[in-house]
Amino acid sequence: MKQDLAVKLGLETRRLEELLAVSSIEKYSKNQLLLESGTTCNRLGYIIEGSLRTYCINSLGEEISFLLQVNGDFFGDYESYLTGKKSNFIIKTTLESEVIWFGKTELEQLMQTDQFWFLFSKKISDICFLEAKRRIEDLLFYSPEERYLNLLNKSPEIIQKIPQKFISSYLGITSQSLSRIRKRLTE
Amino acid sequence: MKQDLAVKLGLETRRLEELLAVSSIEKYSKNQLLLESGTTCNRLGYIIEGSLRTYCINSLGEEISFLLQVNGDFFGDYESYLTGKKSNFIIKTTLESEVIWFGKTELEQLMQTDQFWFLFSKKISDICFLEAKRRIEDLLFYSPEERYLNLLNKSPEIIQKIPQKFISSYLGITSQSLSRIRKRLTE
DNA sequence: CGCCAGGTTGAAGCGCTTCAACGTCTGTGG
DNA sequence: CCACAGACGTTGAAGCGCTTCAACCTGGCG
Repeated sequence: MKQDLAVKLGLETRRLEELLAVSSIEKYSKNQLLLESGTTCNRLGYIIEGSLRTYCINSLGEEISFLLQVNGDFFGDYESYLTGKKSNFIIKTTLESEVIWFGKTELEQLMQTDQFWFLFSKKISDICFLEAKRRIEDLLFYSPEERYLNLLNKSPEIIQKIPQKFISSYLGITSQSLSRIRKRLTE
Repeated sequence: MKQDLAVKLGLETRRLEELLAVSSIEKYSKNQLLLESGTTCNRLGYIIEGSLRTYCINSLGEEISFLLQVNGDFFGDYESYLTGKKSNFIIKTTLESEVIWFGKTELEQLMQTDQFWFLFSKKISDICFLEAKRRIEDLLFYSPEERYLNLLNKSPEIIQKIPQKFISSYLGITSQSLSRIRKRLTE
């Protein structure tokens, strides 16, 4: 699991140890709150095991999934983290989960010690951008049905671990529509 | 115009001069090609005056606008720039335009000289991420009609400078639908 | 003048939404 | 241990908005 993280971030063993020395590992049960709306997100997380959703509440009081994440994914409201502004998002586990937390203060101290960690923090920004870009392309270029197939193809794990009602709003449709799309595809 | 750029990027006069010393300013006429599909994007641009669109061709041969930009915006296929991979996008002016180009080689040389330019390049990544995030929120949370109103509100300049047929695919709809939405809104 | 690209309008169709009812499963208390 | 409540998903029916295809208008330009 540490190895996964090292590969993902391109870290040598020494660097990984350095990072983990200022990080903390936590376990959570199902449906626990990891980020509360209205607070500033001052840490980033990495999912060792489990799954979670990042969502917000729209003007009609509906929960809209912004991100769905599983093993090996990074999470957090990166906008709030960067700008220091209060987050509009809520992050909750959808299964029992174990995560590593990287505090902003600690990461910034690391950056002071070695330029390596500067490059590292830029790499995180770049990854966030590239993921956001994929999401735009998905929403802009594909129909709801195609988006569901794309998700199934990219991450069957998400379909496994996260209830359908959270997946539907991630795809930008209602849960009834997703139910019908699934039915249509199996016929 | 230099002042706009300095403010946008948070640069002091000295830093701005340093940057401009390794940049180039170019003028383009309407409908000129700034980035060709299948090539690597090895520079980033800033629009002094004019407008342009970043688009790609889908499997049906249709042009889909990914970005529409005007005065004071940055452009380029940032994914291709970061990864060095060939771009799937095409960038063309929609009006006579004047832009500043920042070459990747030159920016990387600047970064070698001073840590300031490291921070600067991370800031660009962060800006790209934040813009991408807004776009996702727009596509995910709003209807086509609301997205048009959001665009009208955020950037009437885009509506002025860019033909409707390019705006419609940016909003994720057909040009006929956009025509009807506009009609509906004036009634 | 006449052509052509860009935009508008009409009619039909399709897919997603909405509202409502009904299964199905799970966990909990009597 | 069973009965029931509540959450989740499915299905039906009606409606609405966007798409598609086609015709037509308009303004700019050779």
